[in-house]
Amino acid sequence: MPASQRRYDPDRRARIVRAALDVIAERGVAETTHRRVAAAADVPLGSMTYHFATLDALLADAFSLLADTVSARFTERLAAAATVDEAREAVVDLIVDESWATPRNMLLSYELYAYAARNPPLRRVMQAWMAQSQAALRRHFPPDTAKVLDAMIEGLSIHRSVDAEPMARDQIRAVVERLTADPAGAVPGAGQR
Amino acid sequence: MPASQRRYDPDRRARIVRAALDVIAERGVAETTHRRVAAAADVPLGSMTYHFATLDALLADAFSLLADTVSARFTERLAAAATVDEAREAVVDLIVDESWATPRNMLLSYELYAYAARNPPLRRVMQAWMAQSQAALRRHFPPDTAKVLDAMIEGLSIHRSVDAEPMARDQIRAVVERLTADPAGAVPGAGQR
DNA sequence: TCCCGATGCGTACATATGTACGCATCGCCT
DNA sequence: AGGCGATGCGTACATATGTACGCATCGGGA
Repeated sequence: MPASQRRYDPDRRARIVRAALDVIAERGVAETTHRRVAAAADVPLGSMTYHFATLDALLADAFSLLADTVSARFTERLAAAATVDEAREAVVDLIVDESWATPRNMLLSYELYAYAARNPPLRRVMQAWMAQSQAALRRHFPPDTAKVLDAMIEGLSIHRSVDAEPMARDQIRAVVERLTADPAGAVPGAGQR
Repeated sequence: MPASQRRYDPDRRARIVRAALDVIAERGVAETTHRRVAAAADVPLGSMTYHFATLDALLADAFSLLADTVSARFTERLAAAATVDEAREAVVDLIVDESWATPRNMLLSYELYAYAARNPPLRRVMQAWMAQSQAALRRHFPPDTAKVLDAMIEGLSIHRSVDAEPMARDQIRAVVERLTADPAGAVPGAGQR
């Protein structure tokens, strides 16, 4: 009787990738090792090198999964908005709501930023992520505004995760309104000079 | 004749800390080791454990130095502004100019974010950094605006460092003006509704 | 049904790493 | 002037890590 059964385990590969994200979230890239991920995914060490040529390859897959997942959620939330006002509210939600700017997601994003800064393929993943976000915003706002909003979401989310006393929802809504108000519309020439 | 002279080397400790930042910038926290920092600072390995109880202690000192340095520069640039218009221009500079949002600084910031997320003392360092930035902004803008501006600087800087085609200076100035325009002041009722 | 390639599993091994330690040497305080 | 504590320096060592490898086993296509 063998100490451990051989398992039939399709989608083991996917499970390893998810486990990698867990380990990164809990320990950081610096302490993410084959053995820790293997333990988290409940697979033997040998399985790591079988499914992934190198540790960096695994990290790349993990971060790509992160980008896809979070990006999809972002797009979904914005697609649910029918009017511009609803879109504005969606943006506020994305910043304030606990469902997107999760501590875990913020943490993973930081790790990704640091990692991608030195890794061209991952850099492209980040760029694609940004492009996707802006595309989602462009469904409701003009291109320039979309870019600005995207950056604002980024900045406010980060500060929210660090600041001891984060801004109130109302303040954030006010900011979003300021950034999305149509300058050419209501009062021509007002904001200029 | 000994292979290497014993050196008189005050401020060796400070040099090690600076070298640590160099290594982090070049290799990332994940690949920052005693030996690499020692080589970068041109000191023997034994010197590391003499000056720093642990590798984490060294990293903490390095990141604190980063925060102090960058924060001072930020404050300095803003203090140079005499009028609100000049302050606005300073903010634009901080985002666009190559002197603050250096690739190196951005990179180091990412590493810090990731590291601080799991390290309470460093977290406090980050909070102090943020507080300092906002205090500098409050010299020219009301508190709420200062917070928003700070977040906007963060977001735009990051996106600038990732985006293949970053926003033009004029666009950024327009954003800053939008965020800092006094709604109650110049053109009553203009920006509302 | 059969078999072969894909997948599972354990282990080995060279290397890099954090940290401790012992001794040498010199600046600085009295 | 003297000595002592701080600082410099080399090295040792246990451990963790990335990766390779060999064999076992099973599922699914021919």
